Amino acid sequence: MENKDIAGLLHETADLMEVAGEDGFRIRSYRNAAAVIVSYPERVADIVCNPERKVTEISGIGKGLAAVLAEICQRGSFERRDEMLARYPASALELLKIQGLGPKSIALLYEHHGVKTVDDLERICREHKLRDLPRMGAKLEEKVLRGIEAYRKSAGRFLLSFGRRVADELVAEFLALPGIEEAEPAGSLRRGRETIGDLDILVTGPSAAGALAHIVQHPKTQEVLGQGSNKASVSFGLERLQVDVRALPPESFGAAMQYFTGSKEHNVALRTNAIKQGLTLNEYGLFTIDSNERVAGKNEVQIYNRLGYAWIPPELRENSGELEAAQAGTLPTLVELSDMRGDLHMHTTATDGRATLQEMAEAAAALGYSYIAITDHSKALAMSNGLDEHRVVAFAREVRELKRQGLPLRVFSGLECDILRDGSMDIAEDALAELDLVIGSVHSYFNLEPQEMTDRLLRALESPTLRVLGHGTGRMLLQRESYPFDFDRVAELAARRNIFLEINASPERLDLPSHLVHTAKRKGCQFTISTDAHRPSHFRNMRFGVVTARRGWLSASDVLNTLPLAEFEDRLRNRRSLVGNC
DNA sequence: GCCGTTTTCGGCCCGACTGTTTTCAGTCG
Repeated sequence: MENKDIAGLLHETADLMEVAGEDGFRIRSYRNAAAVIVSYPERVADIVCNPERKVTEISGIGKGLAAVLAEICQRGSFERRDEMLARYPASALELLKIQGLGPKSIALLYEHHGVKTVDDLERICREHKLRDLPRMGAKLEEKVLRGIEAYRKSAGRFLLSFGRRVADELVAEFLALPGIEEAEPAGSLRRGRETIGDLDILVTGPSAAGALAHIVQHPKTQEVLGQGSNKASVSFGLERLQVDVRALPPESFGAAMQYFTGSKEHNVALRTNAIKQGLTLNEYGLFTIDSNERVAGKNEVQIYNRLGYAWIPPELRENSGELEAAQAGTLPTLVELSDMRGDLHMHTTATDGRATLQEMAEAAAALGYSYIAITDHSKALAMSNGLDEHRVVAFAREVRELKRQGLPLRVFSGLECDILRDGSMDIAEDALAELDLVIGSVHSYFNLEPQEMTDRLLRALESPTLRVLGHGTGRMLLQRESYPFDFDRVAELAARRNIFLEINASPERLDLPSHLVHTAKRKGCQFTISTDAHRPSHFRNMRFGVVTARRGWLSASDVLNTLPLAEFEDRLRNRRSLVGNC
């Protein structure tokens, strides 16, 4: 069993224990162990099985959890989990995902009304039975119904990062099979959409059909939804992601990649244009209508070029102007992961991060970065031990002194400062002025009226020290919608004041959303792309931020942290435009 | 549950909001 799976069992049990009202500290131990295990560099199952090793050598695992891990590795579950599942249905876990409802309410609803599923819950709310329970009323019924609606909207979709992980795993397996020459994910994953509904993988080679047999027999395949000679469709993994694998002849591979990458709107526009030129485009190739002669198909470049377009990067294929630009030769050169020179948003053990400044610096240097900014939380986020003025000033001084001691890369002092309800900064301006980089972020009062939220953000942008607006919409993918505000006005002011808009690369956020990135770029805004890393492994999420930037039509010149160190530093000191033409 | 120790038990990030009550439990971050 992989670390991720073990962690999943611990998390799930912790959730059920919460519903059961068990001791909060014990639950925390389970969650903590899950977090440690999921990012542990070795397979924990191997340590458990090795008589010469002790799993208690992992911090956070004591005698109790060591026994739990041994049981998990032996039989795939453990006693307390079985006990919990006998007491509450597994479907109750789904209810925890609904905003406004916590473990106590779920336990009450189950005991009084037998609520096991989201459908049950909806019925109870509509029948006004929720208000019968202690401390619950009409307003909560409404809130829960809104929560259910938001949950349903996101159900059946998966984070891009999850899809990417599954795709990388399967593509590597396919390429290791004999007689397979190419294997690539298509669909919304290839376009870099923030969430995906399913996963399409295209394979080609003399034994491409071997990939179909492989996926059907895969140990993680839960159910075979369909299988033919060219396509297999399965429900994959505990998450039951639908994976479609298509085997193609080499001469059609490019056409199929084009066809299955979409988007649908992009393809419709492209095919319409093909017809005007006497051509027809399908997943097998580009053909003349008259004589059904294949004129392209082996690769995408041929197809686009034959139709009079420059090749269009998948991230832009949404029929939002990319075809016209490709025809006119005005497509932007999109930013690449390799353009990134630093990461400007991260946390350390000073607040809620899991690694020290030194550890983060070393990990960033190992990725080839030239600089980072450490941006811990400010005091309004009491839960994370946020910095107050005194600690901010001390931290700025500490970093200035560090500069002189050979760190593996340049470290800038920063802060992710809370934007308070009225738009003022959580930390006094004279303390903020000591820092190299101040990010302002909203972490509270998400449900203000749009006007009040807009005023709040506009006021924050007037701060003389603020340089970056962090995760601008506050959304959490598949969990929470962005807060409502007038984005255009905020972007216009940010552009005027040369305040960078962050593209937060955390896979749960991807905030700003790409369509707002595009809007903001057209208003003259400049950007940063940062991971909001809470541990070194999070640095790898930069790829998702870059993909989001690409979907927003950004070039390297639009992004502050593509600059070499000297220019970056100069830009930090002098508040002026990034490329001079904005 | 784990950890650390003033070694075997006490502490473990906690403040603010919401909706319900009428002093606070539950939820969120």
